[in-house]
Amino acid sequence: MSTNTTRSDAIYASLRRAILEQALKPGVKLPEDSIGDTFGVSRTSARNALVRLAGDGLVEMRPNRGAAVAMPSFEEAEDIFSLRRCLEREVIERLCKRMSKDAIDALESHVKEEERAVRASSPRSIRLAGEFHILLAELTGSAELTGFVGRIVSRSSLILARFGRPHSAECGIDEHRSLIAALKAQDRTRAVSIMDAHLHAVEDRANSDDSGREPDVGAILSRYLSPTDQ
Amino acid sequence: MSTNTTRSDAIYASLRRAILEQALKPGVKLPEDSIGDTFGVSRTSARNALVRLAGDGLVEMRPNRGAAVAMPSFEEAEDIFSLRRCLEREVIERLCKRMSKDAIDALESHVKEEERAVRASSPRSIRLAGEFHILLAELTGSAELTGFVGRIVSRSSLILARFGRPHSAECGIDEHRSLIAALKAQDRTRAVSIMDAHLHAVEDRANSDDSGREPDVGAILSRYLSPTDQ
DNA sequence: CAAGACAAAATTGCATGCAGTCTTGACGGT
DNA sequence: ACCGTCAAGACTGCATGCAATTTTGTCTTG
Repeated sequence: MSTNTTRSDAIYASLRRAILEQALKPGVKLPEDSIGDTFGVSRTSARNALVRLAGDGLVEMRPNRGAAVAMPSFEEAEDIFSLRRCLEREVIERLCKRMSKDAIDALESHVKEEERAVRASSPRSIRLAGEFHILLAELTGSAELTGFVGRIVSRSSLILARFGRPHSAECGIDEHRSLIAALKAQDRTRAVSIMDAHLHAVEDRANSDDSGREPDVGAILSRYLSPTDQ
Repeated sequence: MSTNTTRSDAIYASLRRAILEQALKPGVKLPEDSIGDTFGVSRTSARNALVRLAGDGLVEMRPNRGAAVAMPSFEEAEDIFSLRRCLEREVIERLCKRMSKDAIDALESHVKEEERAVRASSPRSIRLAGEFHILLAELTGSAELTGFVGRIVSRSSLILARFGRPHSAECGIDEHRSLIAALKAQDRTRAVSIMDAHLHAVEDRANSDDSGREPDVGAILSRYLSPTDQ
């Protein structure tokens, strides 16, 4: 049995990981042949991966102008987090109805892994924090819900990469723990309110630093119009 | 100023429309070079479009086995409609908060167009019925919510194409009208309940005919194992 | 010296060719 | 007549080449 996974699959996965772990920051250009060169494949495979990432909203492709890591605007950020709260509330409410022992085990072991990554200052920690939320969605058993949560969590990561202060943990692990506790107790209202608070905390972390808040160079430089330095 | 729209964009749009209008039914194979031939382009462009449609969940691509219009299973169908109710409830609740005159005009003119298409027995009616829901999402002003609703409405259309009885209108236009009335009155609970009932009605229309309910040929033929005809 | 025109470089959009994989139908052994 | 083997066909995965478009740097001109 051979690979069953094509080369563009590999590139897609690698690029995606690199973006989610903030190794590729929003706005970074992704020319087809550089990518092809670095991965040792042709532009065709690189392009295929880019198209898929564009479908995920992780990269933006403008005709004849190339691809770049997506740069969600501040307005998009608010929009995304608003919808994310809606989706994750649905996740929590579904989970509260029936929470299996295995599910709790999976969540607790995931949090342990998060903790390990944080202690090791591994870039994996950034991605794992998002994947905690995806794991929650998976445990509902709904593939659709999982897919949507995955999409929106990815885009949230992009927002944190763009607006958040660097090297800040994405999600508070303690909040993840207390959420698990509420789920274990099947305390619906408490679980929902913890999740809401958690997501608001994540969103605030994004707003805390507006260094990259301006969408384009023109807007950034508008503050430097005068030749005098303040 | 030239087109600014590439060839694969055109193919993507055409295929998408064909699928949503049920001209291409679930399961139909989509070989790259047939598509390229019929559109007068190369496999490259056709492939690009197929990859994007796969990202939308409208076609399924299996490595080395080609692409085909997606065939959601019965379980997926339930999953999709369940999430759709969640998303559209959010749409309605957001819309009830503030409903502009222009928004109502847009909805009413859309329904009129639906009616025209139905009277003309145009295949457009199928697509327009779905686009009513997308228009509702657009009116919330949330691009993210609109994108998600668009995705899930598309997949719902696929389900109706697969399981629904042929030539049935996808959505009751009357239900669309009464929904508009409830929105105009900003009657939140009534609007939500109309939407819920409407979506259940659509879902029931899917279940009404289980001719295509079996997922694969093996399962279909399991009823024909005995050589005697009943 | 500033501003517009223009040419060269960079990069994408697309077509085509080749190799590898899967499917299907035929062939030979039992 | 049946079953396993295998070879031909169909189709995809991928690389490469070419034309078109955008960008950038240079040059001429007022």
